[in-house]
Formats: sequence, C-alpha cells, structure tokens
Amino acid sequence: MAKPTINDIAHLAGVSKKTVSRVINRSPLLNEETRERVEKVIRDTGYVPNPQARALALRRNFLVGLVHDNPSAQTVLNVQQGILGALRDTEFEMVVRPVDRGSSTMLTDIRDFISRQRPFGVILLPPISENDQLAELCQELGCRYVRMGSAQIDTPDHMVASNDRQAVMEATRYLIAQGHRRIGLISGPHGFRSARERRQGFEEALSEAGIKLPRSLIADGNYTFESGIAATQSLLDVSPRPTAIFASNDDMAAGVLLAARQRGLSVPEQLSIVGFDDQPLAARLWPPLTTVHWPMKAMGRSAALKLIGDMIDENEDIEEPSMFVSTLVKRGSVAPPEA
Amino acid sequence: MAKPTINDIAHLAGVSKKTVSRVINRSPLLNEETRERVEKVIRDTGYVPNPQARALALRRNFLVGLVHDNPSAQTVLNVQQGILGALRDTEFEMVVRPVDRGSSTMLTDIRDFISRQRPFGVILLPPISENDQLAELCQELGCRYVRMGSAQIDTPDHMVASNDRQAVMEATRYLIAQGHRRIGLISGPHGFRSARERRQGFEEALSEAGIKLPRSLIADGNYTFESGIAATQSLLDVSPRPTAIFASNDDMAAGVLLAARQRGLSVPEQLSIVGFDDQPLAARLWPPLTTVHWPMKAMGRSAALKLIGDMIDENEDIEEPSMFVSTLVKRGSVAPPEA
DNA sequence: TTGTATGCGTTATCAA
DNA sequence: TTGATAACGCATACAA
Repeated sequence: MAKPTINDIAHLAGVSKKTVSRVINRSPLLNEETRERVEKVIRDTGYVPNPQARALALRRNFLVGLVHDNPSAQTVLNVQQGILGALRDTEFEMVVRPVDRGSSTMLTDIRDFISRQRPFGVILLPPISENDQLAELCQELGCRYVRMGSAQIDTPDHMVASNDRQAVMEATRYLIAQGHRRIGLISGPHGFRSARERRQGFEEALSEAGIKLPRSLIADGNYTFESGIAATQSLLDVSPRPTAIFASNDDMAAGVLLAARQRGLSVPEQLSIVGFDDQPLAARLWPPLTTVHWPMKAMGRSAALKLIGDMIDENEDIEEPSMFVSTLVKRGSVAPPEA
Repeated sequence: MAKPTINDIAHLAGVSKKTVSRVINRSPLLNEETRERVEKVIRDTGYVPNPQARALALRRNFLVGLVHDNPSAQTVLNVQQGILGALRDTEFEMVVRPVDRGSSTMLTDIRDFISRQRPFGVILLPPISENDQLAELCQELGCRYVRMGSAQIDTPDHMVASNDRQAVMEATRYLIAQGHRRIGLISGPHGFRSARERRQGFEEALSEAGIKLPRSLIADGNYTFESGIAATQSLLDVSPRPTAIFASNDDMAAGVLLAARQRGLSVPEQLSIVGFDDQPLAARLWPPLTTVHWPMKAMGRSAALKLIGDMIDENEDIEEPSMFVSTLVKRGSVAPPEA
C-alpha cells in the first residue's frame, strides 16, 4: 500500500483531518474515545506524518545545522555525537554543513545555506564560531544559533563555552608543582580565540608562580602535528633547554613527542609534555599523554538542547549550562625534571 | 522584509507563478527576455525557492541519510567529507543517523527513520551495511540505498566496495618479501565482513608463499586499541615468537606498538607491524605505521554520486566505480627480521 | 511561449 | 469537542 496520509486516517476513523491533526499534536481538547479510535487507526496503518508538509504548514522545519570548518576530525565527531544524543527521540535531524574559512565567500555560503534551508537553528563550531559577522548574519536572517568556543563571547542563550584559560592554568600549575621552571609553550594559530585563551592561562600560571617566561620559550604552532614538530625543534635549541612543554592541542603534543624522540630525549624523564583536547590519540601514544580533557561532546549536547529546548521541554525550567570546565587528565608524559 | 515567495516574484515580474517555476527549473521552452526579466527580479529580491515546498510538490526531498554505527571516528568523518564533497553545489543535504547495532530495535529504528523522513536515499556504512535484512528493508520501503563495505555484497548500483582481501594480500606479500616467515595476525571481530576479507587475504598470501600458519599465531581482536594490546600479549608468548604482526586495523596496530614496547621489543628491528586504515594516527605514532590506505573518502563520494547521480548528471554516462583498491603505505614500522 | 486550475500533506481560522 | 475551508510554497496537467 502507498504511504497513508492524514486524509486516509481521517477517512478510516470517520473523523476530519483536523481531528487527526489534533491527535498527532496532542491537543488537550479532544474527546478521549475519539482520540483512542484515531490512535488505533494510526497504529494499524503505520501512519507517520510527513515532515515536509508539516514544515510547510508550520513555516519552520526540523533541521539543526552544524556549521564548521574542520577544527579536527575528533572534535567534529564528538560534537556530532553530543548533538545527535540530544536530538535522539525528537523530530529533529542534524544536517552537516562544512565551510571554508579561508574562502572569501564563506559568509555568502552560509547565508545561502540558511536562507535556502531555513534550518530551525544552527550550531557554530570554533574557529568560525568566533566570527562576530557570522553571528550577526544569523541574527539578520532570523535564524536561531548557538556558538561553541573557548570563551564566553556571546550571551548565554547563544553560547556554550569551555573555560580553556582556567584549565590551562591548572595544567601549568601542575607542571610547576612537579618542579618545572623552564616550560615551553607551543601556541595555536593567531586569531583563534582558543589559542589566545590557552596561552593566557599558561602565562598567568607562570606569572602567578613568579616565573618569568623568556620570549624564546614561546613557539608558534597552528594546531597541526607538523607544526608541533617544527615548534619543538626551535624550543629544544634554546639553552638551557626547557624541561617541559605545553602544546595547545594534542596533535601538536604528538609532534613534540616525535621531535623529542628524534633528539634522543626520553619522555617524561628529560622532557615532560602536556597537551589539550584528550583525543583518543592521547592515550595511544607512548608514553600516554597527559592532557586537558575538552568536553566537546557534552558541549555539543548542551548546544543542541539550548537550540531546541523550548520545543521539547515539558519542564522548561531546565537551563542548559553555558560554561563547561575542562579537566586535566594525568597520564604518563609528565614527571619531575631531572636534577 | 519577509522572505519572498514564488508568488511575489511572479507579481513583481508581471508573469505567472508557472513561468517563475520554469525559470527556476531551467525549462527550455521560455522566451529569453522573459527569463531575463524574471531572473533579474530573483536576483534583486534574493529569492530562493523553499525546499520543503518543493519536496512536498515533487513528492521527494533532498536529504541523503548517512546511517552508521560508529565504525571509527576517522572512518565516519572521511566518509562524511566524501559525501559532502559530492553534495556540494547541489540542493542535497546530508543528515546523519547513528544507530546501535547491538540493539534489538536497530531495524525498527531505521525503518522509523526512513518512513518518517523519506530521505532521497541512504548510504549505509560498515558494519551495518553488511546486514542483508537492512538492504531488504530499504527495498521494501522503496528507499534508494548504497552500501559501503569491504567486499562486493550487492549489485554495483547498490554497492561501493574496497578490495580488502587483495590489499591485505599485498601487504602480507611485502612482509614476506622482507624475509618474515613467522607472522602473527590480529583479526577483527567475528561477523564483520571486513575482518573476514582481511584475514583471508592474509592467509592466502601465506599459503601462496608456502608458509604454514600455526593456529597460535592468529589472535582475536575487535578493532579496539585495547584488544590490540591483549592480542599482542598472547602472540608474543608464542615460542618462537613472530617477527611481524599484521593487525586488521590501525587502532589495534597502535596497541601492538604499545605492547611491544612494554615487552622491551624494538620496532621495527625486533618486531615489524602493519596496520589497516591509514588513519592520521598512523603517521603520528613512532615509528610511523606502515599500513593499508582505506579510501573511505573517495568511496563516500562515489556512494553519494551513485545515489544522486541521475539527478545532477548532465552527462549521465559517467559510471561511478563500485570497487576501490586499497594501497599499501610504507612507513617505518617494517624492517627485515633480525638474523 | 505562457497561464489556469489543481494537488502535495499538513496546520490554522473560525464557525458549528 | 469537532469540522469545513483556506492557507503554506511549489509543481504538473492541460489549455490557450
């Protein structure tokens, strides 16, 4: 049989379409036996409402857009899992929209996407989430949005943030507590808010301990494995060389590990390493990487709930948190410096 | 201004809706100046057709479903990139649908998804793509589908496969050519077609070289890092111990590396390792992992094009390949065995 | 080459 | 508590 429509159900149940519609939408003003009769027909026929038709009539659809520019594979996936967990058992679907932040047409591309699909809302991943023009664009187009990122750069209803600065401060304090004084930093790319926050957390922890950080112990990275290798090479050329390195993400930390090995330095005995992200990779390296856990899955879930919360919450008073704390995961890549 | 509709455009251009519709759908029978006049209005107003309305009228929508059960983060992401590349500049969007293959309701869940959303088509990832009941379900529901996997288990129009067996044969031949005779295998989970194909490729290469494989050199894994460690421990207990190990995926190969290190074995001098997948992880390990490149991105692209090809091809004669070859990537984890 | 009438499956309005 | 009728925005059949 062809797919039944609301008309078929109405006919079979001997009621009007509107009544069927009321049953579907759990309208309170409905005779109980009418409801049961209609529900039986729905069950028997396996009828499901057509989302496209609903979208047209309601003038809103059930798509949540995930707009991103490949922060890192694992990050994207964690966020997706979080979002999909929140969307589970709702009528919402997640559509993924990758963009190219290097392209001059990025804003136009996103504008086209939003004005074409008119998604119920969009979730913006870092680093493009840091782009204020993008947020303004969403406002202008009347599209709900939630930004994810490493600092509170929007109002709580539009933002799910991690406190990267605080987390890196704690990680750095841990290195200091282990006895390290010469600690190198590999920063993230210029212009990334996450890079700035992590760097500031690092610097604050040092200054709080009264440690002066020579400029030579700060190396530029761009979040790639290769940049981690290159940055480490320059850091290890400094004399006296650092006894520990904080890399602003795990991929770069993996590069540190490789570069250290190439120099014949043993980790953690001769060089301690701390990363950021807590990707699966971190636990697979040797020694396993001490790193900051970035709760992107939980944040993705929260972002999605912020977006659709109003539509599904029976009890609307559940307020999604807009700030998440990252925690240090201690594994094997940190030890006290050699005498 | 509210979003303009086809009616507004028709009105502004002084034509009927149908004419506007013809312009949108590039109907050939249209007066050139009429077309230009309408197109100008469309440009000026920034009009874009409503996909939901189109979907309703056309009785088909523009959603491509990606149904999977988390093979591995990187695999999912590679496939997504491939699909999204193919969908780029089309009116199609990708919706992601994770399911739980362990759950008894998996088929029901997917049935609900398909009959509710009525996606234009679905792409099924391994391992659930190997489930024939799932393919039958798609047929029954009249939903286009393409299965991805490690062997040709459906007709070419429904299948994008990699030739895992062939690829593993070549990888194993490479180990043999290096002089290895005692080679251990860590298999994938029972019931996975990819596991079977890879194992068979391994066994065929050995038998072709006249090498008899003792049962003790085959260890069961389940594609996780941890299972790679456990399997390696049992393999290295065999006496004489193997000089090389083929792990059926990279995560397990990373486990081999770790377990070897725990035993104090140097890689590749005392133990050679070959993996499968060519995840980014493979290049970040030390030594970098020799592994089989699994072209999931290209396969995802091909799967998407197979699905929507008819709708977008100007020249319909481009036949998407249904078989992809995986190639061996030689890095540092293989060397001749010690004397 | 263009327009009219009608349908797609749902919800909203307003009256019964 | 229910139903008739009109949207929603677009496409198709059939005329003109």
